[in-house]
Amino acid sequence: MDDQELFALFRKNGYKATTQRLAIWKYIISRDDHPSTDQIYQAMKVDYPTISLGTIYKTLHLLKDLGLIQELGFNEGSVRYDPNTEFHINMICSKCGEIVDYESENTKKFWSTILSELEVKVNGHRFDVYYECDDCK
Amino acid sequence: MDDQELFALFRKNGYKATTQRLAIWKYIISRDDHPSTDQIYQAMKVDYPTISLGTIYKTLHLLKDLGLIQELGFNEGSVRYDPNTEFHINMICSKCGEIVDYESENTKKFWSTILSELEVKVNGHRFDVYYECDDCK
DNA sequence: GTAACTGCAAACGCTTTGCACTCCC
DNA sequence: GGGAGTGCAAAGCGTTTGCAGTTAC
Repeated sequence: MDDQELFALFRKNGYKATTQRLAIWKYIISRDDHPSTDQIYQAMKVDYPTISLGTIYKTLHLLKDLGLIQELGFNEGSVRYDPNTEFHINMICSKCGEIVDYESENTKKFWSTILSELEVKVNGHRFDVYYECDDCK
Repeated sequence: MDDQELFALFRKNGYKATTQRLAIWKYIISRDDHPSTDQIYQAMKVDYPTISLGTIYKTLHLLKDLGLIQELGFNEGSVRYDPNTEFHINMICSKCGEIVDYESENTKKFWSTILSELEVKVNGHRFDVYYECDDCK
């Protein structure tokens, strides 16, 4: 999705297209791990030194309401944001917490099997697998 | 696991076997949904009116360290506790938040396929599927 | 022009911590 | 008897809220 499409989506839903919102969105999709609220805040301060945490939170809720990102709450109270809303596995290192996405033929096949097996309308999912990444071994 | 086995496990790891710890454990495994911290606290107050939230939290961390329960952090900041550490799907109602476990031949088959496909040592997992339960439809 | 948004600061709620008293072993 | 555990209250910290000034449209 490019900037114009995002702006159009905002307006269509009655939200204004501000530079802060665009910047936060671009930052999240630019990363292949899943940044935390604070990481986003720190990154935004580089270009927007006066941005506030309140704005970060409000924008993240907005992006979530629009279905553009998924919020992943973890045990230690941390929250991370994932722009990939397709079926995938979050491979999470139990030591350093790094997250990478994993997809394969088998995971896709499995997901469609489960979807037909469950006799309900599924409207979201989350699949985490914990392991030790190469750096932490 | 019965009371004696639990006590033995506590002692083996250098923890004392107290009535509060036993009661919290029994409460969690007695339920087939996944209780929140506050639900556990409220339930414990019935038999132990002076029990404190601090004790609940410390005991939950202990049970988690022993691998007896899994902590499930959610978006809205809520945390729930799941005594089922085998592979299963948490079927979560997106409206009322009720959670029921789901298992089938296909899910088991899939999990072993994935385990052999991923060339890493897996030490934990979590699989949530969101839907609308019958009561909320 | 005006309604929505931002930034700031205060309020909030859940979790953790510190400490004296108590209980397991 | 001694050290770990409990209960209580205070502190901590991430998130939310309220509001005056600002910006998109």
